[in-house]
Amino acid sequence: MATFLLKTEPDDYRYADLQRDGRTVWDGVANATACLHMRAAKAGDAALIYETGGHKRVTGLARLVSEPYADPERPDLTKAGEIKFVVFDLEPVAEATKDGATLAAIKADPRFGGFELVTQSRLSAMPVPATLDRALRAMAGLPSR
DNA sequence: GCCAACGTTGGC
DNA sequence: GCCAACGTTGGC
Repeated sequence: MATFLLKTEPDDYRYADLQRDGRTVWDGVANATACLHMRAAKAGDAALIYETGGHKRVTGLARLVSEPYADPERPDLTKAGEIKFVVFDLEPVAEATKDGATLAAIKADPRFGGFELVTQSRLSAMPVPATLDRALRAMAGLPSR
């Protein structure tokens, strides 16, 4: 069971919106590397929701309730004929009970030195190694599973 | 295939 | 609001 970190702009869609909706299609990711990461996800995987802008922290935990699939709104193919834009469906699991998983705290913690959130600017979807997953959940006050 | 120009993201 | 970091586009 893998965990991914998904960025969202709070003006666009927040964890609170996911709680309100109960389920959503996680779309809008256009970056090739981010889409590649998303394609590696599987139904049942966990997703840490990270809000950019004025928040810059993990605000909640969600779960994939579908496999990745082609975005019906953007049925583009790559030159190799593969699906270019991938989406999946999410359901909320738990809201963060602590605001400790901030970007500042992540940057200050040497355990996250190689984490793509820090090393790869603008990447909006990335896998979270198990050790970092545990650390982030502890910092955000999220259930460990 | 190279690379300059341009657009976007997202922290500050 | 600024701009660094990056991806994409298009002329050649």
